[in-house]
Amino acid sequence: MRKKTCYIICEDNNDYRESLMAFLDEDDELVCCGSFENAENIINKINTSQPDVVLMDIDMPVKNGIEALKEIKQSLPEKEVIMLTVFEDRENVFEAVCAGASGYLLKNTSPVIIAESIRVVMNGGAAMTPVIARKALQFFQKPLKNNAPGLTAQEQQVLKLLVNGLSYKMIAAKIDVVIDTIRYHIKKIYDKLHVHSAPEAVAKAIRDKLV
Amino acid sequence: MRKKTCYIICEDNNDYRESLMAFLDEDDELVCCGSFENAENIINKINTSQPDVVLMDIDMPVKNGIEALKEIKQSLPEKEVIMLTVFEDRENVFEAVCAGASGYLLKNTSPVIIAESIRVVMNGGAAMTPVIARKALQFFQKPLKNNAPGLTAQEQQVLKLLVNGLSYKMIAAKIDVVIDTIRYHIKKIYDKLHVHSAPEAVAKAIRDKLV
DNA sequence: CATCATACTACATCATCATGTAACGTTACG
DNA sequence: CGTAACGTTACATGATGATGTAGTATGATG
Repeated sequence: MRKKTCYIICEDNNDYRESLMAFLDEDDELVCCGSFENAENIINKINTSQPDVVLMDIDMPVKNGIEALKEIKQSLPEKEVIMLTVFEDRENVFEAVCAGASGYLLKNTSPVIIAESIRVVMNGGAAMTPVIARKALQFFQKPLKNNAPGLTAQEQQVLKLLVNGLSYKMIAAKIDVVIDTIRYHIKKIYDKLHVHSAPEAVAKAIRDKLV
Repeated sequence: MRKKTCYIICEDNNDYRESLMAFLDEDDELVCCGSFENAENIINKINTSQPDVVLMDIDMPVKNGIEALKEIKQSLPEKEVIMLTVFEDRENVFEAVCAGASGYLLKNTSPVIIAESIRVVMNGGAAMTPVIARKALQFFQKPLKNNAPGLTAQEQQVLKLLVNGLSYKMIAAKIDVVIDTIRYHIKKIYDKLHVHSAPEAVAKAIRDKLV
């Protein structure tokens, strides 16, 4: 017989937790090895219950579910975590995905789908509803040509080289002009980016994907 | 009666294209308004056929499907594009998702799922298999605590402030030490990051997620 | 044609940075 | 208890950066 998949659930709503567990217990591939109403000392909880998958609520007393997720991925990165929450805002989805959640489901998701999602995650997939998936993907659909500050071609080139760590002198040599020309461009760049130093400019360029 | 969803398909394999169309035509919510064996002049094709959704192969003669996707998102960002391909490598998935694909399916996907995926996309969702979704998500799961260079707590603090654009003087004021102390820390940081200037350090810190 | 934006060069000046050397205190460790 | 790692301050010096002013040239725009 196939080895069962063990899961734990962290969820402060007793009714929801109990009813979900009751349903999942009907599935003969799944077995609950822990049920908690908060995520305190989540690492200890996992070490004692040894689950394959963690179902994690977000809004819980004492310890936020995303914080718990981060702790898990810090200490036990191989554990799969599926967020199970009422939130579907970009912030929470983004946080959870960045922190390494393998799934993100809403609580109104059918228990059938939740069971299926656990299987999906165990098979190396990610489990989320299409709408959540869309939100997740939107985060790294680069607004790529974010040339809002209206940098000219030369300025972009100079900024790029600056970001790559080149000094004025090196940039000048690279694009074959005098160093004063680089000063000129850099000043213009600073004005447009509203900064006053190279580190600021570099940080802004990278973060705003200007290069 | 509900308005039908119009789609076009760009796919160089005639057999696959024809058989998929034949199946999708059975679905009374879907109607094919264009069928092409390459993605040349994709904008023109779309303007004349006016689809809601584009099914796009990647490996096609003349014009790569991802290039076509980029053109579509550039000119007609509201059109939904679902990639339909044999490739499931990180590169292609990443490229497609970044370029704004609303879905990414493998050609061995059941036609039933493909039809369902079109509906999903029309309802504001993203359509992909769990395994593809996982690959997509992995791209922006930050390896967050990348403190490989072994920076001390103070050094991390100083680096963070430097990245935020503060001058030595400002950093010194912020953590209430003399400017020479900042010089000392910065030097250490440069040594550990193997850089020799603030812009380099900032770029490295952000890219390697040291802060 | 006049004007504007862009690009390049030059010169000047003060501020800031990069680097080295050196000394002192604290905490942790074998 | 000596040593090592870390944090702190100090001093010095040459290099680089930040900012301003100013002149020239070119292509585009109206």
